[in-house]
Amino acid sequence: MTTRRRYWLMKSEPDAFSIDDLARVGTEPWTGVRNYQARNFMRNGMHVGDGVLFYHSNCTPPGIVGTATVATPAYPDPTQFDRKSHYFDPKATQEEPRWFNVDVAFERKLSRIIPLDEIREHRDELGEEFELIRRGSRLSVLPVSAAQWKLLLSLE
DNA sequence: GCCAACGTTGGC
DNA sequence: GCCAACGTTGGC
Repeated sequence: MTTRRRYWLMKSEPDAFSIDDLARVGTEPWTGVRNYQARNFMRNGMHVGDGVLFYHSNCTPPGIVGTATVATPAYPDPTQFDRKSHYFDPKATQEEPRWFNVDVAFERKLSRIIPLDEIREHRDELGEEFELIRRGSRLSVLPVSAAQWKLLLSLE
């Protein structure tokens, strides 16, 4: 049985890790996600080869800046066990890890940023339920439909 | 199980 | 830097 390729959007603050950083390193473990919904998307939804829209948040302007692919299945985020890490979680154990991450591989940098305010102009086509532009939504990992993927990249 | 307090996210 | 929106924690 084959599963159709899925699509995702992943946010990163460029001050911490930008699309240029990903281009440089090639592949990056997407550690540090500490939100259950985002974790569940990575752990339960992602498969190797899925498409990722790389989004810059908390910057001017915020928007989609590149594409990547899911490079590994989800595995326990090692930073949850590291006492020295900012992401250390004292309630996580090796037997029962709380947090998971995938590795993300650089695909390409867009020729221009697709800014959030421009994405909002297409709310009608993207749908009310699109998490990126839902009021108050702060999800850092979210699903994108094939139609949304196509539309968003057509804006480039 | 409720909910106040607190911490975080992320646009502006 | 501000702050609205949201998620989590922990006392009760």
